[in-house]
Amino acid sequence: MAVRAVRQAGGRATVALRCVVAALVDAEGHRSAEEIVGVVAGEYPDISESTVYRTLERLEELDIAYHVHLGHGPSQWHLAGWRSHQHLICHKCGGVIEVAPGLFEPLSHELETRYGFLADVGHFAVSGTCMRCAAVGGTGAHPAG
Amino acid sequence: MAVRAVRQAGGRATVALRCVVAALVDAEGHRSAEEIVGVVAGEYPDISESTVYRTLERLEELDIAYHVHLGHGPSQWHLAGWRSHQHLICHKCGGVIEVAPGLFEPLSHELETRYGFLADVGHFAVSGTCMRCAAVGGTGAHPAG
DNA sequence: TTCGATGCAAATGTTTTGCAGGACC
DNA sequence: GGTCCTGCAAAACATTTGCATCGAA
Repeated sequence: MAVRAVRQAGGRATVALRCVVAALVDAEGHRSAEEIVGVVAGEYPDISESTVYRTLERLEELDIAYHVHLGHGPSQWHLAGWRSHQHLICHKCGGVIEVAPGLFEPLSHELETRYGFLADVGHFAVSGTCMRCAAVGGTGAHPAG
Repeated sequence: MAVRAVRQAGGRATVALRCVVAALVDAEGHRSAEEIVGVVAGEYPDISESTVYRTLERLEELDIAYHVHLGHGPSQWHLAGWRSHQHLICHKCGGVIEVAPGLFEPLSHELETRYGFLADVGHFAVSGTCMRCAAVGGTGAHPAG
């Protein structure tokens, strides 16, 4: 359990920490820090915004939680187990498509082979135009240059 | 020239617009909005921050300039012609590696075939650990899940 | 008992907006 | 001359920080 890992690392299993972890477990996917603040505040109104941010930071250092950038909005947080997928985000409708991680493996492998770069391909979403929006309003894709 | 395209679209070729375009041309790559504000202010101190932001937005609508997200900082702007490369950003040292766009083509093709998604792979950088940082401090790569 | 964690409030940094006036075509 | 663009200032938004206090181990 996450709480145990925190204690093993010399951290303290406070109410706030349990609350944030619970909010992430409950999310079954990703949630923005703002949403987590809201969920936590629903149960414990005394837990402040800054504590939630500091707790998330703490969890990330311990590899218990991560954040990803899905678009121009706030970053999204999730537990480590939920990392095994990538996101496509449509810049027209804002829709998010989750894709299997296997699709990105050839790219990761190429980047490692050619540049020695260990890619964390899920950290940023791939921007573009989804099928529906492409059908409606032209390609919407940016020209190559 | 960019100014002509603006006029053709019914826009006006103001001093501010010329200045912002010049700053982008001069950049020979990408520059943050903040930097552009600084460059423009160096020549025309009267041109305000908000005008620069509004001008960049205008240029993006006309497909003259684009912005990309290289990391957690502010977005980076460049002229359309500079789009033909992708970025790898090291989350340890913050270094940026530019890679040829060809590497991403198989992925783009797969996304289009399988999901009908027209990817704009350059809009977000690929996060990860560069060779040097990996050699120094372990992998640094996030576990798959 | 100690040092990490917290609450509050204020600051941060980037970007957006309202509105009245000015400039471009 | 119409309306698109601009300057100023203030707001919006997500996140961070300082500092005194509290509490888990």
